[in-house]
Amino acid sequence: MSSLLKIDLRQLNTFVTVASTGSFSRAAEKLFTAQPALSRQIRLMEEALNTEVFVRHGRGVALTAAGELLYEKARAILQELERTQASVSAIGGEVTGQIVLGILPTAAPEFTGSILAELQKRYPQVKVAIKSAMSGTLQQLVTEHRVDLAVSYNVSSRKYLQYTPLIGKRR
Amino acid sequence: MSSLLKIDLRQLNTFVTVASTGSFSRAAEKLFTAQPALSRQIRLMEEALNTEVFVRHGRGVALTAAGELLYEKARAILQELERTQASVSAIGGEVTGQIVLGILPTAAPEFTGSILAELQKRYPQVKVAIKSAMSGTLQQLVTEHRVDLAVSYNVSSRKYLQYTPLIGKRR
DNA sequence: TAAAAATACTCCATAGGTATTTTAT
DNA sequence: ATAAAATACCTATGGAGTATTTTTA
Repeated sequence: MSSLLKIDLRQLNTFVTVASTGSFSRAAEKLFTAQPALSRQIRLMEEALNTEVFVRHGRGVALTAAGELLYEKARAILQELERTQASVSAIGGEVTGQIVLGILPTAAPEFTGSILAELQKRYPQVKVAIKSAMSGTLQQLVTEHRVDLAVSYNVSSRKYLQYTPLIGKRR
Repeated sequence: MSSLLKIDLRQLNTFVTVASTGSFSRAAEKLFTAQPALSRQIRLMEEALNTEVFVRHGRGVALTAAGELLYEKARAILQELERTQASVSAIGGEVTGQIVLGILPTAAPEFTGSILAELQKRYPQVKVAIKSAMSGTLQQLVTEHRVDLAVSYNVSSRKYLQYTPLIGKRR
């Protein structure tokens, strides 16, 4: 995908505002900016598109045929982008994803019971899979990224793994 | 329409390229730019959205859940925008619109004949309406913008009209 | 003649580039 | 140990603002 983007979103937004107000000056007020800035933006956009989108007529502006088309499309694109931003931010605010948790067979009942239920209640977007195995195997699985984290005995303290003591002396 | 645009198109385009290549470095090559520039763009976008879109893992990057969503939407938006640009430029290249032409009843046959036909052949997008009236009336209609231009006798040389002699002495 | 847009010009913010450090496998 | 991303710093482009001129109804 080559970037043949001739216009940017500020230009597009400015264009829509000028078109809907019918005037650079009124659009400038709405956008809390100076009128020459908008003139410049639209001129640059018109040069980029090699197309005039407004007819200037001294008491404001009117859309050309090309401008009419751009107006319809631009509004839809801006709206879609705003919706997308909102959706993405919404997901980002939540905790989501899949976790594969390794645990010892002897510890399994604790997790499959209330702990996992509480986690699911708090973070419904998180999917947790349980892998039950012995300590050495679990640490190997974590190393291979087949398991995300494991609760195990500190068997061999592998070099590239990170350990957090849960019982016994805390650091 | 308030401008709640948190991201710009360069960021969006960079994001799509990084996501599709799975790497800032490879994306930098594709986009003919330096890798730190892309890191910066994506960081700014993530801050604007308050959402991480990539998980950095030292041998490239992977999309987060939010990133996956953004990727789908961003591609559609960029594609739509490119199509729009093309359409608008296409219209801009042509001569289009409606013209209301005022002419004298005595001159009408000339225009309704071959001249108008030739015009329509050359600029099929232009719609021409004919208003037939006497010189004084025509000039009044032009003043009121009910007619775009008129061929008439130079009756009164109204102040705010522009005249171009067609016969007699040229300026 | 009275608005609205365009132009000229200056200043500053920000984006990009180079060099380097940090991170993760 | 190596490849990739992040950071630091500098420079330069370009966008915004003020003042002014030009346009047009």
